[in-house]
Amino acid sequence: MPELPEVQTVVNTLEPQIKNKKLLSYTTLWKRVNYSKNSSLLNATIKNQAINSISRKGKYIIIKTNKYFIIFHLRMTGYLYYSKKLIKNKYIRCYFSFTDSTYLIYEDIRKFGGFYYLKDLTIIDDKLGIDALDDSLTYSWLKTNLKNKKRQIKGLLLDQSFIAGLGNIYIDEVLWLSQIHPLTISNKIKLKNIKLLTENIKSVLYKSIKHHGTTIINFKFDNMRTGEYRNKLNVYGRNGKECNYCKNIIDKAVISGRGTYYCKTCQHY
DNA sequence: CCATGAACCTGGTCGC
DNA sequence: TGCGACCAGGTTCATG
Repeated sequence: MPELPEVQTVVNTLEPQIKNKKLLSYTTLWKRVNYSKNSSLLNATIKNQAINSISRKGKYIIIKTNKYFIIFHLRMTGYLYYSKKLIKNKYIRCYFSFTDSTYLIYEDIRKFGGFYYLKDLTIIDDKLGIDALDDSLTYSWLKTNLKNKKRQIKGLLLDQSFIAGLGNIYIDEVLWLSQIHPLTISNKIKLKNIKLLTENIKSVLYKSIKHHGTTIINFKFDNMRTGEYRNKLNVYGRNGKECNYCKNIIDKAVISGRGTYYCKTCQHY
């Protein structure tokens, strides 16, 4: 579910709740939630580690302690939250206990998400390209990097090793705003549209963060709160409805293996 | 290098 | 009410 704005919302929520807390133990109810498969190391070393910081890169949540990094990915249905009580719920896959008897709980209906428990960040640094909100993602960077590839723009933007953070919803929104058809080959995109694309990536993501992300079905943060950016969507999920700009009907097609929403009148090659 | 489809999972919705 | 088919904010792997 979560793309950059949803992940940032989770980070913003957790930061004041868990920063400086001291960990006591780790409990797993679904073993494969630990991607690095080192739960015995984790159990042996977790006690008394303090949470130093919590941040984000791409769609990863980075919890830094004084000794290790706990690097979460929520995939489609992950829900990471702080709780003063240990609730009972069949979707809880693991939880971390703090020394003050409060908890960092991870739920995940589909079991796709999980975390790495590692000494450094190389595992994600190797996978991820430039962060979508990084200041160095500029018009000239995008121009250069779109021109030297020949890939469908939708698939390219889904590729986290190119730009990290965008996902299915925001890509469709950003391409609509930038009047680019999702099948356009990257090196054919007009400079005017690359300019728009640069600006719209930033503005859509910032605006969504301001609205706590987008909840379509499962996205939740904090205490069951949902994102309100859904009301701002122009194309995602709006197939069969009128385009907010030209009033023609929004189309849906499978592109790069994902349901893709676009206006064939407003978006061209 | 690139596109595509399957796999990893569970649940909700729609049509019959 | 029941059942099957299809769909879902993601990533990774195999195949052509």
